[in-house]
Amino acid sequence: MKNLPQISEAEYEVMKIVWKNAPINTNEITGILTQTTEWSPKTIQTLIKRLVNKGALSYEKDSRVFVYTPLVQEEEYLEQQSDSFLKRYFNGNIATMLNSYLKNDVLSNNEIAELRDILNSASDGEEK
Amino acid sequence: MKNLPQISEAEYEVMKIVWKNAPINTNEITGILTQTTEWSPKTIQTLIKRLVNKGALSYEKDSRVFVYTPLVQEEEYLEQQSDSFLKRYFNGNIATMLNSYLKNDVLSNNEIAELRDILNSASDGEEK
DNA sequence: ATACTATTATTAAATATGTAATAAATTAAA
DNA sequence: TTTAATTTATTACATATTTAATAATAGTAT
Repeated sequence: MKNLPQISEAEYEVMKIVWKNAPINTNEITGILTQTTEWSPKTIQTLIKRLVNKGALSYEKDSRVFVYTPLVQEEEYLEQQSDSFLKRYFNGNIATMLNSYLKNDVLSNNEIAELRDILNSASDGEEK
Repeated sequence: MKNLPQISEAEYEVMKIVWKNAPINTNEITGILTQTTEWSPKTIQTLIKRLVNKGALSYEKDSRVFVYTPLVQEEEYLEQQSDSFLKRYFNGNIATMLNSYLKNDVLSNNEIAELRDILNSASDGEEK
């Protein structure tokens, strides 16, 4: 597995915008994020720049404007985060994790049923 | 829900030791962690101190030695972390999260079966 | 009672993060 | 072509984290 750059919480918000809208330029990113956050455009530009430095984003110039594309894919980033979360907090044991969510009572009956369905169609081999 | 102190990754390693062994003193904590990590005792003592400052640990003196007890409970900390992980990365949707784990192919057939069992006994009401 | 030493407290310095402000540069307009 | 405006680059500063080193203190042994 690749070594993904470390992406901070604020930077992750930027990544989400780029993943969803790439190719996307600075103005478009700041346009979206100034509406969903309290960040100033300057702050957002700093975050974008850091992501470029970290190798999470690449850009090409469209005249004066930079247009960004992700270098880190959302899927692989999510996978890495999920993996490390599971390891860190549940020793890598998914059953322990699920039990914890159940115990915390954050899951509605609907959600539980939904999980059942998912697992039932996640054919683990032959038997149905 | 209470407002838990922010516990860093390194600090969390200390918390795990205390959760498992409390009441436990500085020497015992450093004894364990110098074996499982590369940290110097000084570093570990710094981490312990920060956890006290943050209100994650309390201590009482046994002559010259400090004996620690957690002020933050493991369960509530885990719950908080699980909650925020689910929100941040899967929009709070547990089915999305499970699908992601399945897609990543990190789950063995055994684990999948285990999850089924858990959900089946997690009676979500009346029907069995 | 005093010195030693084990333990705790304070200080340190580098990197990361949050949150910008100011400076530089380049393109578009006059 | 010079200027103005837009966009990017550099600098800033506070807090958090990692990873200790050094200083102070208080029990313990002599």
